[in-house]
Amino acid sequence: MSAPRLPREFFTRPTLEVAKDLLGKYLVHEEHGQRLCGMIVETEAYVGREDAASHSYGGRRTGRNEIEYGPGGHVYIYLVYGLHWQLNFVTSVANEPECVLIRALEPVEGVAKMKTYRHTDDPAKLTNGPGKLCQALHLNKSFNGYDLCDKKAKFFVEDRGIEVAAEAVKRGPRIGIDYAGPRWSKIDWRFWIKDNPYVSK
DNA sequence: TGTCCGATATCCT
DNA sequence: GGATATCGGACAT
Repeated sequence: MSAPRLPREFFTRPTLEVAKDLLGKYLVHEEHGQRLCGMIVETEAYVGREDAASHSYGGRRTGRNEIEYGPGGHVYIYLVYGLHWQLNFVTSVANEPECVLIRALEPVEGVAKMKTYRHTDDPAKLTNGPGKLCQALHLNKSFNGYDLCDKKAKFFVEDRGIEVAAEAVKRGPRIGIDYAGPRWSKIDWRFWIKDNPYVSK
């Protein structure tokens, strides 16, 4: 029943590789003994200093993004538009402030609970967006800085040995970052599983 | 202390 | 397809 958890070394690799390899892994939040779990089907890479769409562009370092400068395998979560949480995994190697945004999941365990958190019965709308999946797995600011690789972690990523075939991995431009200018809003740093119905639209 | 605005979701027409 | 909700971070004053 207990699949191996992703170790620190998984996260402390080049961010684009981590973003791609997270596809097909299982995100688990054990809450009061109940497992809320979904398979990762869509991610985006935010490559720190050089990336105008990143919070740490140009080495910007503030109270909010301080976590990005810490070790890999930790959670960076913050609020946008006053109401939506964005879940990221820090990949920082050698103090480079980089991370991967989790954009969509396929619900796997604890679906009934997710429905109550999301206030909907439609499984297709449960976790197909960055704000939605945080609401479904009951994630918020209290998880900022959380260590996914701690042995006792209640929130972590499982590897169930599923290999996503290379031809099933699609990539394209990231979403909602036109403000960063064409160079960064057009670069193909978003990854998703081809034809998966839970990828965001 | 004040102003500006966003790595979105939802409701409305 | 378009408007807008809603709030805290960032940065200027």
